[in-house]
This record gives sequence, structure tokens and C-alpha cells, in this order.
Amino acid sequence: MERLERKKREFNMRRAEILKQAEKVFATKGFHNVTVAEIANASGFSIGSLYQFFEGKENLYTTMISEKLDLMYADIRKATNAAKNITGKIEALIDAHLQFIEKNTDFCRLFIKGENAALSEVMTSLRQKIIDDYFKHINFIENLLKDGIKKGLLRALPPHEMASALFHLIRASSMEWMLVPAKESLRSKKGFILDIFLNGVKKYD
Amino acid sequence: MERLERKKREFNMRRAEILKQAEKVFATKGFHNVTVAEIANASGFSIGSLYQFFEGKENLYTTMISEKLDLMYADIRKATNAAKNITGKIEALIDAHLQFIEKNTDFCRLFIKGENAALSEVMTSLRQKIIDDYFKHINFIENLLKDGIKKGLLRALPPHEMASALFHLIRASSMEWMLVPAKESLRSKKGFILDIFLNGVKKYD
DNA sequence: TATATTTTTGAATTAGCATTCAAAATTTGA
DNA sequence: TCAAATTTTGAATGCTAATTCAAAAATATA
Repeated sequence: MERLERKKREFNMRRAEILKQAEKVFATKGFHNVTVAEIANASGFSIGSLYQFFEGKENLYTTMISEKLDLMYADIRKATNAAKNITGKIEALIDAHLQFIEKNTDFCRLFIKGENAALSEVMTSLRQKIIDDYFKHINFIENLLKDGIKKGLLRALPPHEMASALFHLIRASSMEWMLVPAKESLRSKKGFILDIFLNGVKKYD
Repeated sequence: MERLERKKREFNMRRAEILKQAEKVFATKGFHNVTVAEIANASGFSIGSLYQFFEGKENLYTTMISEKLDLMYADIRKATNAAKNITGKIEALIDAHLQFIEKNTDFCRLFIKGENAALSEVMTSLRQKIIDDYFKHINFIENLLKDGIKKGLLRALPPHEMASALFHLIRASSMEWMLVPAKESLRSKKGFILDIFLNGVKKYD
């Protein structure tokens, strides 16, 4: 009987729809300023129905963040791997990251707003996941840079620290862009980030 | 009559004591996992008395954060201004920042924990203050770097972006150090931060 | 079509904790 | 020393919104 299959498919469609609407609402108003009723409304379900799909408000929120974050890292890695040489890969990494932030500004602002405060067990495990993903990503960058060192293109500095530096240089430009009423595109910062990461600020090396 | 003077002095002493104890409690447990009763207890006052000194829990929290942050920036600027040449100033800036984080780790962890989530008007204005102070600090660094550019020691890159880069390089090392069970001192990262900021990662410039 | 099963609904319940405030304690001034 | 003024106290109040669950609606089965 394929009835069950269909049911499951429909269940997942509905779940996805709720998640999509929840992202919209949470992204603009943050976790605390959103009520379950609001999400129910936005997604066209009743309050009670949401509890069929998610254990509760926090679970809904953390699932949303978690899945979106996975998407972001997947994007960045895919773009990075597609480039051929080291410099191209670093450039692609920066560009994909900036592009994601540009396309998902409200979502990303949740993080600078500190909307993932750990008030419960659920939120704590989200924070841990975010941290774990962060270190996984740093590790990915690290491997890139190690390759560059081996090939004699990059200085033999501690790779983990280098990777972290690059990530946070990207973060620096992104944060400022999210905080101020953006004049130009975020992606236009790519050149600066690459330049300062590769060459530093000192004159005449 | 000097009675009023004394009263005022005593009031301020008590206020300061509450603030000090509140910092301890908040720093270890965050905003949400602390009750007003807990702070009252820790500082030896009753719940009701706290409301004599502060408008409420959030006000107490934001005051604590605000005053401590002012202290941090003051520290960093003082140390920076004390150095003579540009490189020395940059080095002092990095060192003072790392030192503050090392001495106030739990306090600083509040920020990576996102414990300043904006749930109310009060918290929103704290966030704004944090952002304002951040930009003021970036501006301070900016002036430093502009001087370095004028003297021909630093490349003529956009100063604001350079300043932000330096700040976030410091933040990168600090964050990692706060997230992992620290092997070595945070201050030992100073050399790496200075090196990567000045010289970048590329070989043979 | 009638009955059983599953899903949806949203008003009522619940819980947690900041805040209040009347009474108690302390301090002040004569 | 005493009573007016000030300060302290913490149990009782109040508020908000997440969660529940019995009844209604929709769907499946015969």
C-alpha cells in the first residue's frame, strides 16, 4: 500500500512549508518577539497542528537555523571545490560566503542580534551545533591553506589560526555591512578581504 | 548638613557592591538562567532592596555590561596611547585587548553566548550602546592606522576596513581561546595577530 | 452511505519569575 | 528615650505566552 508513502510525503511538504514561513517570521523579528500563534498563522496551520510537526517553538527555531546553516556551509564548500588553484579557491570561498549573507541578510542578522541565546537545553544544543559546524568549517579552510603551504605559495604559519583569521576577516566585512545601511554590495568587499589576508597592511615587505 | 552626603556615599557603595556580585552571577550563568532572588542573595540584600538601586533585572544587567565595557575600552586606549611608535601602538592595542579577555573570560563569554538578546526596550538600547562603542573603538583604531599610512609605514588601504580587520583578527583568536579548553595563554597569540595583520599569509611579497 | 480512524483546532490551562507593596525594622532628630 | 521618617523585607500578585487536549472536522475503509 502506497498510501503511507503519500502521507509521509505530504507530512514532509507541510513540515517544509512551516519551516519556510517560520524562517521568514523569525528572520525579521527574532526568536523572542515571535509567538507560536504568529507562525501558525503565517503558515496557514492552527497552533495545535504545529505541535504535530515540531516539539515546540524552540525545536522549530533550532531546526530552521540548523538546516539553513547546513545549506550555507554546503554552498560555500561547493563553490570552493569548484575552483582550480589555491588563490582561486580562497577567492571562491570568500565570494560564496559573502553571497550567502547578501541573499540571507535577515537570517544572518539573527546571529549578530544574539537571538540564539541559550535559555534551554534545546537552545544549548543548537549553540553546540553552531560551534561544531564552525570548527568543521575552519577545518575545511585549514586543509585548503595547508595545500597552499605545501605548494610553497603561502607562509608556513599555524594553519588553524590562518583559517580562523580568514573566516573572521570575512565576518568583519559582513558584520559592518549588516550593521550599517549598506552603501554598496557586500560582495564588492571580496577584493579587500583577499588582499589584506594575502598581503597584510605593511608597506614594502 | 553632611548627613545627605554620607547617605549618598553609602547608597553608591551598596549599588557598586550589588553590581559587583551581579557581574559574578551573570558572568557564570548568563542573563536568563539567573533570578533576581539569586542576585539579592549573593549581594546580601533582599529582593525588594534591589529595586531601590535598579529599575529591574534588565536594568541591572545592562548597567553591569555597560560599565564593564567602558572599562575595557578605556584600558585598551590607555595602553595604546602609552606606546610611542605605530607598531608599538598596534602591539599594545592587541595586548591590552587580549589581556582584558584573559582577566574577564566569563564576562566576555556572555557575548559569544549571545546573552544580550534584545527582548525588551532596555536590552535593545544596550545592544545599540554596544554597537556604538564598537564603532567608536574602530574609529580609534582607524586614526592610529591613518597615522601609519601618512608616515608611509602602512599601505593606503581604506582605514575603516583595516581597523575592522584588526579588531576582528583579535576577536578571532579570542573566540577560539574562549571556546576551547585553552592550552596556552591568550596573550601568546599577540605575535601571530600582529604578523598576519602586517604581513599577510602570502609567501615572497 | 455509514462507521472507524486520523488529523486539526484554538480556548483553557499552566508555569515561571519579575515586580509590587504593606508591614517590619532601622535610623534619625528632639 | 520616643515617635516620625526612612529603608528593608519577601510573600503575594500579575502577566505573558507556550503547551495541552477534548471536541470537531476530515479522511479512510467497508
